[in-house]
Amino acid sequence: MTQEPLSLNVFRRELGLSMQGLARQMYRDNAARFKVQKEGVAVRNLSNILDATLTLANRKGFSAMSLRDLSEKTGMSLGGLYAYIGSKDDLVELIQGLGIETTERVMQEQTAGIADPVERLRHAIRVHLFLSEILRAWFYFSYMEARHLGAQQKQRAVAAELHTETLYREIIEAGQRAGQYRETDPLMAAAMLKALLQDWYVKRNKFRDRNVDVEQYAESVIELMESYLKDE
Amino acid sequence: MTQEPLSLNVFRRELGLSMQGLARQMYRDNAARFKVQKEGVAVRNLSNILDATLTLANRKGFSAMSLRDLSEKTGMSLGGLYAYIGSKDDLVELIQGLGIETTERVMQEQTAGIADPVERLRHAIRVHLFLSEILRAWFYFSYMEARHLGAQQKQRAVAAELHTETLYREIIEAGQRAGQYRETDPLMAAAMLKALLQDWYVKRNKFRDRNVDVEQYAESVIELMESYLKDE
DNA sequence: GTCTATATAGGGATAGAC
DNA sequence: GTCTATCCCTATATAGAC
Repeated sequence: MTQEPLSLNVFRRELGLSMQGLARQMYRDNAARFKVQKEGVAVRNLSNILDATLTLANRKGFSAMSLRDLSEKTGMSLGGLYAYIGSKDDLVELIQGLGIETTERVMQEQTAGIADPVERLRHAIRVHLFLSEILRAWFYFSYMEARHLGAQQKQRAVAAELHTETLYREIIEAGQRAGQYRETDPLMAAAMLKALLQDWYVKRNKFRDRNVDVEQYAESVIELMESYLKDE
Repeated sequence: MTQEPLSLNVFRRELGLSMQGLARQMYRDNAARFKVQKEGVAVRNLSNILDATLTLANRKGFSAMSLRDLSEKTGMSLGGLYAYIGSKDDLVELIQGLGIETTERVMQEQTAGIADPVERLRHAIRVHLFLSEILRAWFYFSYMEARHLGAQQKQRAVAAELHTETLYREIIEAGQRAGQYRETDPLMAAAMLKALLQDWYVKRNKFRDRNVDVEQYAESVIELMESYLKDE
C-alpha cells in the first residue's frame, strides 16, 4: 500500500501560516525592539511593513529600496516606521531570523516521524518545496539578501543553509545503511538536491509561465534524485 | 575507445580569456561610448574598472557599491571614471552584455562539432562549468544583478537564460530520438540541469571549503543527469 | 502612537583647471 | 586624459508637535 503523496493544499491547511501570524510571532520574539505597546496595533502594522518590504525588496533589491518607498507602500509615515524598526538593517535581520527559525522548525517537525529513509527523503523534498511555495517571498528575500548582511548575520545564514543540507545528507546516509541507496557521496548528493530545491523559488516565474506547479516539480526532483541514489 | 574528458586547464589554455582581453573587446564593441581615444590607455583603465566593479559589487551588491568605493579601489578619481562610463547603470549593461555574448559564443563553438548527443551533453556540461569557473565573477554578477536592470536589459538576461536552457533541451531531445535517452520531459530535465550548473558559481565558496573542484563537480552532475535520462 | 519637519550625511554627476 | 572642487538630490534617522 503506497501512501498518497502530500499535497500542497493539505500541507498549507495543516501549517496555517499567515503574514499576520508571522508578524505576531515576530512581535513576541522581539518585544523589546518595538516602541509600540498594544499588540493588536503593532501586529497589524508590522504585518503591513513585512509585506511591503518583501514586495519592494524582491522587486529591486533591499539596498535599492528606500524607506520613502516603504513609507509610500505601507501608507505609514517615515517617522511612523521607526516605531517598528531601529534602523533599515534591522528589517533584514528580523525577516531573515524568523524565516530561518520557521523553516528549521517545520522541517524538523515534518521529517521526524518517518522511519523509512526513502519515504523520509520524499517527504522532506515535498515539505521543503511546499514551504518555499507558501513563504516564497521570505525564501527569495533570504537567498538574495544574505550577502548584504553583517558578519554575524551572514554566519547565521550560512549555518542555516548547512543545517538543511545536513538533514538531507543524513537521510541519504540512512538509506545507504539500510541498503536502499547505493554507495555514492552523500554530501554531494545533498548539495545537488539543495540546488534543485532553491531553483524552485528563485525561478518561480519561469515555472509559472510553463504551467509547472510545485507538485509536479516535486515529483520531478524526487524522480531525478532516486534514479541517482538507487541501485541500477 | 573513450575520449579523455576535457580538463579545466586544457580548456583554459585553449580559450585564452583574460580581463585585459575582455576589456579590449568591450572597448572595441562600444567605441562610441568612451571618451578616451588611445586604446592602450583605455583598455588598461577599463580592465581595472571592470575588475574592481566585479569585486565590490559581488561583495556587497551593485546598488550598495558607490562610485566613491570604486574610485578608491581603482585608484582613479571620480571624474576620471566618467571618461569610461556615462552613468553607474552603464556599468551593469556593459558587464552583462559582454558576459552574455561571450557565454553564448563559447557554448556555440564548443558544442557544434560533436555528433553523438550523449557526448555532446557531457561536453556541454563541462564547458559551461569550466567557463563559469574561469569567469566566475562575471557569472555571479549577472546572476545576482539581473533583477536590478532596466526592462530592456532584463529581457535580454531572461532571453540568455532561455537560450542556454534551449541548448540543453535540444541535445536531450536528440538523444531521445537516437534512442539513447528514455522519454522524459526534456524541458524539465534541461531546467534541472541548469539549476545544477548555476549552483556551482553561486555556491563557489562552499565547494572550495569542501575541496570539491570543478572537474569533480562536473562528473557528479553528469552522473546524476545520465542516471535520470538513460533507460533503466 | 503617529505625524510633519528637519538635521546630517552620502549619493551620482558635472565643470573647469591642469 | 585625469584631476579637484562642487552642485544638487535623495538617503537614513531624529525631534518634537499632536
